[in-house]
Amino acid sequence: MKNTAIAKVFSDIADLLELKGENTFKIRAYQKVVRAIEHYPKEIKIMIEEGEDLRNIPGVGEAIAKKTTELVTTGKLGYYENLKAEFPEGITNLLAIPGIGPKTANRLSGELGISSVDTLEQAVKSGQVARLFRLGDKTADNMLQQIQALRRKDQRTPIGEALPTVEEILGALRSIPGVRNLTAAGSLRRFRETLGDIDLMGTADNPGEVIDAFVALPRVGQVLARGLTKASAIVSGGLQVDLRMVEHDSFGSLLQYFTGSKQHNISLRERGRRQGLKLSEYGITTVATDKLEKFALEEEFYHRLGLQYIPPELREAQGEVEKAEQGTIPELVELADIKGDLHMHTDWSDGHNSLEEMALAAKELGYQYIAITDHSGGRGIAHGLGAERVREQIGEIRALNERLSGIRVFSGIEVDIRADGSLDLPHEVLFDLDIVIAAVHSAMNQSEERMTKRVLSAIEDPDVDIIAHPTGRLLGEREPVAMDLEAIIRAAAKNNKILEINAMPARLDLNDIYASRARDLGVKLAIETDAHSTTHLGFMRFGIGVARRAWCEPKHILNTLPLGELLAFWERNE
DNA sequence: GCCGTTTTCGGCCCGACTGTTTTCAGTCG
Repeated sequence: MKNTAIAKVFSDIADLLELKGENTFKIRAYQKVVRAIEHYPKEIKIMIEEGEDLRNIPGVGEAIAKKTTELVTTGKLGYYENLKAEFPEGITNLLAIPGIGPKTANRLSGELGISSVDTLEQAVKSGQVARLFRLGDKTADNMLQQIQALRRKDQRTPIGEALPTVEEILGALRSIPGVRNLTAAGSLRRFRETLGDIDLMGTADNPGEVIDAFVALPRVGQVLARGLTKASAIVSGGLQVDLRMVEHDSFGSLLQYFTGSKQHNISLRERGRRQGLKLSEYGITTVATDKLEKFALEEEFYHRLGLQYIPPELREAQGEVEKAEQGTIPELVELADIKGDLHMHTDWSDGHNSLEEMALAAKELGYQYIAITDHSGGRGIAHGLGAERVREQIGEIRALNERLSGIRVFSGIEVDIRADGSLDLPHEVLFDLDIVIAAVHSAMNQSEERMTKRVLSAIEDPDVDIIAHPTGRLLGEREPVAMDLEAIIRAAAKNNKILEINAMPARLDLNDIYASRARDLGVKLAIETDAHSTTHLGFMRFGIGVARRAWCEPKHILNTLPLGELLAFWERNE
């Protein structure tokens, strides 16, 4: 049982306890543990197998540890089953409708016998809901709106789709005279891989003008709300963007508040409370004197609490507050640390640019090296290269290196891991290449056991250096393949193999959680764009975002090494 | 149900909005 499945059970329990009207602090304990488990880098199943104390997970105490063990070892949880039996099936679906909380859901169920979204819709339309005490026409009408919104609501937007649009909007608004600050907050700033809506925040001498300019942008479609300091609109692509203009002197605490995460802010406030401080979006109030301090800079807000500044990507309540207290927040990897890109395609296979064009574009980015890793072609995928053309390309790259200065081009391949775990090119060919990246591109529906064995055999193959996009997922399109990633990561550690953080916005694979686990186990990671054109080389920053969320420093990332050290690293690894 | 730089018991984040009310409950982020 995966951590996400365990988290789902506890999330359900929290909902049911809410309906039951249980102690709110007990409910909060369950809600808190859901977030902790979702983000926890180690599989709980493994922890149990190894006899590790589950109470090492923040928010897990004796009771939840016991329940988790029962759930994982037997596949069932008696407490959960009993709780479910107390309520009509499906009633928790009502809680998914914004505006309906436990009290309302209970009354809808108790007084009208409603336990599904569909029956609720009928009851609203027939006027039954509006006649309930303390509900009314407006409340009922809101429910209907929310039900309809929920039905047409798309999934969360991948960050790769949202970021360019947001940057365009920010760029346009920053050019307005009098604008002093303007930045994205929320999950975009924390670099989550998918986003609900977008929060922008700024300060300006003339906030009204900025609001006016925002709603008039060509990208902006339907305007949902528009006030003196706040506007809400739908931009092209269907994304909701909120712009909030605030006072200069409290920008820091407001940005901190709106960046979240919610759980991170709760951790900070709990800590503040112990120090006799009350934290809010307006600043920090000393409880004893009721004096409010405002913060123009976010850094000052953290420092006032006796904490190191915490980068937004780490604000997920995963121990970052304690680390900041001790002054041990790591220096996270940055785009400027990247010295090269080791996974890209050219027009020899399915890329759009030539060898030379890719090399020159990389040089332009300030890189010291790249690896050309076109597809192998045994199965005919993507005009892949057979043995003959690989040798031909090695020759071309040798000639290119003689012609170019300031960038070193490695010959490589993205070799297919066949369904049986064998590689698509023979050892004699792979041996002659500088770098071999192995990846699964076919038979993605294999059983977890077969898929795991298949990838393990590639990891154990001495010719292979890197495993590319290990889970094969495509955000919003294809689920990760069934595979025992813990075993993969351990095998990579044992065999000194590198795992890729694929920076293509649709992939981001490994994701932050598995990348973090790999880092924990001492596996080196490579952030690679998998570029199929020169412009794709710019995807690097998305991989950086994932690596930062995984608490990676430059030393954890292979391609932060300068050319000389990279060569020495390969040498040692041969 | 969790947790501890006052505590192993007694606390537990903070503020705003909405709709329905005449002072507030429920919900949200």
